[in-house]
Amino acid sequence: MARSRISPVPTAAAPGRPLKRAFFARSVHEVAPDLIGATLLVDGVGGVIVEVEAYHHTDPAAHSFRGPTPRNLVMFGPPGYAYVYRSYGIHWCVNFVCEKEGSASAVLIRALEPTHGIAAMRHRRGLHDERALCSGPGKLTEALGITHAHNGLALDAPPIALHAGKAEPEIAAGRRIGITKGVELPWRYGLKHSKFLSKRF
DNA sequence: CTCTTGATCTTCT
DNA sequence: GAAGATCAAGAGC
Repeated sequence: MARSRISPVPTAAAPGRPLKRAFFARSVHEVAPDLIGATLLVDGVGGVIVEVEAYHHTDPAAHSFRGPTPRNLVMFGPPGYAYVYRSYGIHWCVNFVCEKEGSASAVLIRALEPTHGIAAMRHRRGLHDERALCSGPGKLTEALGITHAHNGLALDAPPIALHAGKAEPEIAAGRRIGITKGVELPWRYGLKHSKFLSKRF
């Protein structure tokens, strides 16, 4: 009942090959767009990644810009791990660490198209509308049950599962959202016509 | 549709 | 003390 119209072409393809940790051992600016269309599951609940942002320690908007702190320590470690931080004292946000140890680069996961465990996500979010379940970095962590307990976990081992998308998605790029430094850098990537973005491109 | 505000953790000044 | 990689609810147009 939430949606009166549904696209005749489902964007949620069946999960492909598992992404190994080596997938993340390259430039964050290559990994970020390549993650669009991949499926992220936590304990079997999740969906297709439709929006991300890239951050690097040379970028004034990045948490790692001013060096390591207790919060951002995972960003300075090896690639292929989850960096989870508290946002505005209320929400959790999840990143995938990239490149190499010490490079302190990561991809912020900003939105998913829900495909697995939608009933569980609706319960956790207290919402019915699928479009609102995972359309923001704080929303999707609540829907998937991601908290500080997931900080530092490997991305290729339970409870986390990542699978490549099937086809080449149509990628859009633009300015990142909610930052005040490095605003001109076009390091937000998304599935161009998805209805599950935090904001349209 | 846009704009404003409160919630309240981590880091920085 | 202030700002921040956010969200939801309420007021106003």
